[in-house]
Amino acid sequence: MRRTNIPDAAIRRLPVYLRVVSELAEADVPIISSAEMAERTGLSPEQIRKDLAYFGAFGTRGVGYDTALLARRIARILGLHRGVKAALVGAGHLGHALARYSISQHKDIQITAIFDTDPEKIGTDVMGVPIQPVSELVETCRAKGVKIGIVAVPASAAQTTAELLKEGGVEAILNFAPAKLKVEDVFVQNIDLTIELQSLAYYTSASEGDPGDGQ
Amino acid sequence: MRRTNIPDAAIRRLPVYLRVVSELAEADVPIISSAEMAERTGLSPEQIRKDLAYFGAFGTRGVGYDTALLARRIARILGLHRGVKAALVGAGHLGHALARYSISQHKDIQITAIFDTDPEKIGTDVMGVPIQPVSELVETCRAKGVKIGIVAVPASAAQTTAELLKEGGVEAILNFAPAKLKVEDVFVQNIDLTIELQSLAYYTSASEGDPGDGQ
DNA sequence: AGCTGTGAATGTTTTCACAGCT
DNA sequence: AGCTGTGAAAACATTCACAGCT
Repeated sequence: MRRTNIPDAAIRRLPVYLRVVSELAEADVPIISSAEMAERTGLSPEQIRKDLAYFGAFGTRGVGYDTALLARRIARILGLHRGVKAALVGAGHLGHALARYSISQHKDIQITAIFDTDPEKIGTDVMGVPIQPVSELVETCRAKGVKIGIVAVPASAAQTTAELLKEGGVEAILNFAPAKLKVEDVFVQNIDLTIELQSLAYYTSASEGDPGDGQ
Repeated sequence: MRRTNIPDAAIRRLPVYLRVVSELAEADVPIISSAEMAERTGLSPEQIRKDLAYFGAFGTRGVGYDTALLARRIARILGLHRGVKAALVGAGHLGHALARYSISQHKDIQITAIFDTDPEKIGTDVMGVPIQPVSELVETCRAKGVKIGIVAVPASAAQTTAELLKEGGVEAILNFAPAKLKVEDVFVQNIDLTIELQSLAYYTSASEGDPGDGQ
């Protein structure tokens, strides 16, 4: 359905715009120009206008964008107006932190279930959301209509976890495990701390001195 | 120095290749073809060959790539052979989890300092790395030669933190705070959980039903 | 006068296709 | 025979420049 001619890169910028206009609407600033949004996001005004124009003409020429209206429109484009349900798998240190953050911040994306294999953890909860055994994953996700899965398990368990999530009806996965997930018809986004840190190293003077020779 | 014609996207894939060939070298698999690497990474063989070719001819025609050699070469390109030092700012739940993970996993990128403002936390440690007050950040980073900063503070403190890191000699920042950092001559990479989750929502059926109308 | 919306131009990244070693 | 290395082509994304509303 989605697969149109809209750049993926543009989709990934929509939440940035949403944050900016939401804050402004909250602060009773009724209008913002693309130039000012550019200032606040570090992007170019043309790019912002183009991104928004993919979805329709939301602004007023000579004036700018209505912050409250634009916030509602972007939320709708992303499907956030319905309240998207997410499940976390893996309640280790990272999973725990992600869950805490996510439960407290987002109303639009709700973590409604958490799963782990550790018997010690099962029965406990994270900010009111109980930790359930992975054996209940498929059934629970189906019953609750979970659409997004967050994978924060060790690499060795990641593929199995992804397959369970798919079986549970999940359509998109945010994967923190350092492993390539192969699941058809599920959109996978990877966040890999090791990869981020290692590629950052390239941009420091640590990577200056060149080859010299093989060794 | 770095600013050549090498795609940023290629740099970000190098750590993926590094992981694959390191694992293979470890498992005493001496040679791998670009086709097999493609299989393991989900990328195309041509892209892998092209990415590697930016830095020289590492493979042998008709054969493939020597895993151990390629691992050393990539590590060298990224500057990892010298052991890059990183500092974490913000030892909240997320920062704590990141530090634990990073300290245990990486030998090549070492978290050698952690800073926080909370007096309760100062004096405690994360896996042997002491938590210091932010007032000591600049001096400590300079003294230790820290090149990478990890920002895991609230959005309101992010900009100040980034400026301190720059003053401390940091050249690249991994920013987990939902805020745009403006620091000249410092390479900034953002990881924003909210943005990732919200853009994922677009790829689920939650975002199916279209506009209908403004409201 | 001002700021959006957008075709056209430019720049960047990926894919193709094949020559070149081993 | 097989797999790398690489110009050339294609696809994709960004920036330019200006027409079009308000």
